Amino acid sequence: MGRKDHPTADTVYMHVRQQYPNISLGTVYRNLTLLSDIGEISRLNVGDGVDRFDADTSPHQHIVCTSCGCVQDVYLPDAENILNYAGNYYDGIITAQTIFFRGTCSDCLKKTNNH
Amino acid sequence: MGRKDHPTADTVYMHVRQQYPNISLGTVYRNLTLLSDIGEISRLNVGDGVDRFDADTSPHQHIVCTSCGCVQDVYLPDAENILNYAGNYYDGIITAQTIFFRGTCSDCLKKTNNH
DNA sequence: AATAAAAACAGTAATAGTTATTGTTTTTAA
DNA sequence: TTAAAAACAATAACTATTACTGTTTTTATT
Repeated sequence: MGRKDHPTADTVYMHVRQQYPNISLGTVYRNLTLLSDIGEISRLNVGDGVDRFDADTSPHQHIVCTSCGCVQDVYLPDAENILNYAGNYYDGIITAQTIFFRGTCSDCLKKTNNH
Repeated sequence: MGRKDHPTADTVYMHVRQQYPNISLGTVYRNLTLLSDIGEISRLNVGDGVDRFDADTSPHQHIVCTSCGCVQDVYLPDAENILNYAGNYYDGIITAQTIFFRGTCSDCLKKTNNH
């Protein structure tokens, strides 16, 4: 719950296993799925075919660094305006949105601009 | 290329097979991947674990109907403004965005509001 | 037209991520 | 103390996709 790096099920498994060496990946999946089903965490997908998990269930967005692959948070104020705006350009009803970005994280920027 | 329904590889396979019964799914995947690599089509993912393909490579968004599962286009004007706006709330560099919506398509709205 | 190299192919195997099943162990409640 | 329920590890199964292999088709050159 303390992590901010949006770990995959396998990452969670690797870490939990350091403390509970006999835990199985199935148990990790079952509990992550349970937690997201009851809304304690959220499950997210940034298009790379792997599900990630986030203890922060407040509405926010994500960015994938194309250099190091890390997934970070972006807190876009008034993001719900986008949803309302999109409603003007669609003849059905829009109820939810998923927004994620790609780019370069500040750590990778520092590394490439080596000075 | 004429389709507007964002078919999956399997859907393309089923349809192509009506005319070329011996084609294999691997061939469909290879060519869809090739076409998207050279930019003739685009590959998209609306979070349901299946890749979809779109002959329309112009920048636009998609909406998934939670009732019938169809995937439709949303042409959001000035969508690049969102990317620029997000840059104000992130300390790295943002270069690309993916936006998709969920809701109910107009066909499903008509069916439920049966009058 | 003949032919050799290259490309595309069908069929199938392999891979990755995730979910489902099974028999066992742990927890809960009475 | 004990019976039911829940959680578990281990493993099988499943889905979407990619990779491999031997064969067929296409292309380019004579």
